[in-house]
Amino acid sequence: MPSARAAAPPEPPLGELVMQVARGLRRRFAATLEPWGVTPHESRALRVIGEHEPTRLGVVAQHLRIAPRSVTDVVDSLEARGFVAREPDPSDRRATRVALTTQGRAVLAELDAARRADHESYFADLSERDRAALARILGRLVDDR
Amino acid sequence: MPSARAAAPPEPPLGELVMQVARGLRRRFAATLEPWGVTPHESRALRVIGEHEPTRLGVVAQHLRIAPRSVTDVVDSLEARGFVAREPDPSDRRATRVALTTQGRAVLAELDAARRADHESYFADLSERDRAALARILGRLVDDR
DNA sequence: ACGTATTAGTGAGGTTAACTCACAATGAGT
DNA sequence: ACTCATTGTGAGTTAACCTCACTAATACGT
Repeated sequence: MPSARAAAPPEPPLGELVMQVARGLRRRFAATLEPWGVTPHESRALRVIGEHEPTRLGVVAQHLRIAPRSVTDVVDSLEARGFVAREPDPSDRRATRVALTTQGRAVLAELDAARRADHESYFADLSERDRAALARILGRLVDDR
Repeated sequence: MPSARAAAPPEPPLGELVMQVARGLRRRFAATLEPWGVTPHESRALRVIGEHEPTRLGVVAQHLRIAPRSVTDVVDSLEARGFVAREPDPSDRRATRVALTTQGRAVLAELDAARRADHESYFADLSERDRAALARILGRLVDDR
């Protein structure tokens, strides 16, 4: 970088921006979920399970992009609350499947609604077009890695 | 949009996307920084300090959007590595200022370069226009809250 | 000038969401 | 039949936050 850097063009680091927004989201998201006694992490897991149930823990790990061991923990707490249930995988006795309970299904629906409203307000200042652009761009990033 | 929702375009939840990207970033970022023995958190703090030095811990907290107490920790570890130094604030004997050391300045420059390269590759699939749009949109979100 | 409230930073201790490593039970391939 | 891989979990660790309580210092009202 020989010269041309003097004026220090803002060059806002994309990654930092993402992290900052993520932190803001995490915070208000947690607040929104509080009435249900569910953390954002748990809500994410619940949603993944809802989309794939009944499914193996390992599959949940892949979708959440976390280590298999970490799924054990989050499923533990969801099961303790009665939102999901473990059951042996009939086709492989090593494996365990998780599925939503009736209560879990109900909670998931409520959380979905709450989340939608929450995002609505968080991203409210953005134009419809910006929101679409954001979804499209981030979606591409997520798909790839 | 009164109707037109029937076909249920997945409507990928923006917040979740942000979180997912953030997690991906955190991971590869940590890997990139490993050679320096610096965590992403520390690198962020180092950068904030670099931008405002010499500055009070409380100010750093505001910029990092974390609790003042948490700044103590991260400054502790940066100071232990010799990247920053605490000094009494001459205008208020309650306060402490932090500033980069020579070594800290050097490391910060290296990290900046590494980060830039890392983002370059993470966001490489995006067009120049998409990157600009992403920066603009996220920037608006960050400014507001 | 004096007493009270406020502010800056930190010690102590807790929480969350991740991680690795080791292991038992099971399944799959030769 | 033996070896090797895979599934989930116990045990223990880490990073990055948090709150609460405290000290030292400043600012403010009378």
